[in-house]
Amino acid sequence: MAGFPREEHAAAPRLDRAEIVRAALDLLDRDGFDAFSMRRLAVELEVKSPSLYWHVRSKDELFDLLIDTVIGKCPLPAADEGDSWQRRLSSLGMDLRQVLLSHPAATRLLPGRLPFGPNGLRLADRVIGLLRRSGFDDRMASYGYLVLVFYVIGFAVQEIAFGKGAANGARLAEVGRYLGGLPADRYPDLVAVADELLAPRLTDRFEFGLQSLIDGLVKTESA
Amino acid sequence: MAGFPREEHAAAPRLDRAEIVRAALDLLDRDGFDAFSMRRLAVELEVKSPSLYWHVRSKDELFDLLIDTVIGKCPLPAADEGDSWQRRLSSLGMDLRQVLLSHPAATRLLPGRLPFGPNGLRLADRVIGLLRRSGFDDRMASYGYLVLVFYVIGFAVQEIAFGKGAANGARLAEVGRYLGGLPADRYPDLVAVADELLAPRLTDRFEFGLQSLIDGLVKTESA
DNA sequence: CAACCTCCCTAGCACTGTTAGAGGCAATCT
DNA sequence: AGATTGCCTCTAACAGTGCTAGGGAGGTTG
Repeated sequence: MAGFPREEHAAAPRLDRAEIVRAALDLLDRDGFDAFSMRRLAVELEVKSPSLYWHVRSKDELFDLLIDTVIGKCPLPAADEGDSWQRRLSSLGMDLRQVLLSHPAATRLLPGRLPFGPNGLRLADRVIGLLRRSGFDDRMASYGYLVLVFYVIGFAVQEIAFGKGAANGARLAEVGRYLGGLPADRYPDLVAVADELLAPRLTDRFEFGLQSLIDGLVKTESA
Repeated sequence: MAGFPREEHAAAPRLDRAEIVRAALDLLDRDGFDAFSMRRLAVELEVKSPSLYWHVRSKDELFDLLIDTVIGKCPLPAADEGDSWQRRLSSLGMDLRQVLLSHPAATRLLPGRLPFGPNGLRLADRVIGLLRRSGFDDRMASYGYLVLVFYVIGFAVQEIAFGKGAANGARLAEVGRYLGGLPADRYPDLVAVADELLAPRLTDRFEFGLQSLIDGLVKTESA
């Protein structure tokens, strides 16, 4: 009341690249991929949409920033702890999947892009370094990194399509009903295992594949 | 000249669901994902865009049809030939990848969707049947199918982002330049193996992962 | 004081997916 | 023969999109 114009709106909450990214991620998480637009984002930030373009070159660039931000939330593998490289790689895979699943709408932006923002590069560097320091040569280190990350990302993206990730149980149930109602004469084997297929065991499946890939790397060690 | 209105334009080349899908796929293959729109597609078909909506409920439904059409081009695994199930599964994986890579723009539609159109279901049925008839129980059969297909699709999608698939060498070269110009002090291990990473050996990497997954299935056999 | 830089604004372009509703055209019914 | 029906394409339009041009307020610097 004393008329201090200080805190009122002195340090005007000016827009900011980081602030935009934060709000965009919130909006995606809350309202989903289809509801996202630059204009809506502007409303969220109490700003008119063209202002965004001062801080961000384009929607596409913003999307790049978003996925790198999400990837940045994935804990990096410990540089050199007691654990074997197998275990560290396995943990990384599960962590990365978990991070992606916690931002399903943002993860949907990933296909078509490469996870090569600053955070993505740092992750790549760490994984490759881990493998090299565990005795793999350059070729196998790059194989390991690429196959592993491609697998994790690819799996997570499709899990999300399945309805996993958000409060998206509705989607999952819908898929279940769809698969359950298929004609058994046309898809006999599929229908026979339908229960297994849509069981909420995607995590098991993911880890099974992840372990197989790591075992594949192990095998090249002895060769 | 004899005034037969028959072949002139009697059986007017009316629009058709299949025709629309065909043209859409052509348009995607030729001009890429970003250039696609219902209006452009209409131009391609020498029709006004609202006409499309008589045959197709929405762009989204059309996209579903497109990916199922692409998947339909993948040869199904032989029902029961001399080959081992490992080899048949491996062939399927490579075939499916090849089909996806040959329609990169359409493949970009896949994330966010499930490959459960008629063709996708038939593929699932065959793969699951193959595994069951090779001695796997329902649970492992569904594991095998899902992990394998998720892997193939995920890998292909990201390969396409890398620039593979189309006459997209430009994109690939750009990625190469980007990775080559990274600061070695910040990403030492990455830069060290950069040559390996962007080498056009994605096929090797893919097959390495594919084989690892199949080996993982083999291991559960003896257990 | 003037010049600048930063940053948000209004206005608007070219485009999108999609719908409402009119109308042409062939086959069918009366 | 004429009327009716259903199929299919059209024109017109709506609400929304990403993005740009260019103006102008407010602080910082010469």
